[in-house]
Formats: sequence, C-alpha cells, structure tokens
Amino acid sequence: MNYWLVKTEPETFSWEDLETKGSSMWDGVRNYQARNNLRKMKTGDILFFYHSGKKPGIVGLAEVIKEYYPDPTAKEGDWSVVDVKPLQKLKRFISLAEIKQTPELQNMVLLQSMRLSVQPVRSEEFSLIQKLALQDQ
DNA sequence: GCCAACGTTGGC
DNA sequence: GCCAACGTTGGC
Repeated sequence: MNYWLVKTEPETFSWEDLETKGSSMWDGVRNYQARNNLRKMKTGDILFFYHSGKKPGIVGLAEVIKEYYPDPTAKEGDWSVVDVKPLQKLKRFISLAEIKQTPELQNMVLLQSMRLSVQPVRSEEFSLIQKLALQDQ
C-alpha cells in the first residue's frame, strides 16, 4: 500500500465538500508529474488531504476507490483522474508550519517540491504525521 | 499584494 | 536544443 498527498484549494474543493459528496473524482490535474503519480495509485492507497491557501495544512485522510481513467473534464491532452472517498478527518489539523518545524519531516516532497499537487508520502512520514495528529499541541 | 519557484511556450 | 518571456501556484 502506498501513501500520497493531494492538494486542493478549499475555496474550490474542500474536505467538507468531499465528506458531503461521499466520494469524488480527483479531476483537473494538469501537470505531468502529478498525473504520473495519480496513475501509480492503487485501490486502497491512502491520501493526505491538504488544503492550500490561507491556512495551509493537512485536514484529513482519504482512500483511493478507483484507479486511474481518462479525465472527462480535459478538452485535450492525455490526463487522468482517480476516485477517492473520505476516511476520516485528522483529530488535529497539521499545519504546514508544524511540518516545517518537525525535523523528521524535512525530506517530505511537500517541502522539497512545494508546487506539486499530487505527491508521494513515505510510510514513516505518514505514520509520524498520524501520530502528531493524536497529540495535543 | 508580493514574490519565488516552476512549468510551458515559442522564437531563433 | 537553448533560453527568454510569460503564466501559475502557493506561501507569507
């Protein structure tokens, strides 16, 4: 099983929107690296759901429920989507600032490659962040 | 609102 | 194939 992080602007599509919908197509990816990551996702892989913008950070956990297929919103080009469903909101919001302050998380793709909207997360990073979310801050 | 980091485009 | 110009993302 692999872990990923997907970014979204909450004004466009938020964690609450995903919970309301129940499941959703992850569409609109128009970056090759991000697309290639989407294509590596397998059913059952877990995603960190990240809000960018005013209050950047990780909000919740989602799961891949359908592997990649052509993006119906793409007018041209070879783009893909996967389907995801919400699993649970993190017990505690993990802000980008907190990730930046955590020594063990300095190698996260999130910090190395700030603009990539679909990115892999190492399993150590995934479990540490989950642990942090259970702690009081 | 600013600006750095990137990605893309297009001229040569 | 190089590189300047431009557009976009996203943190601050």
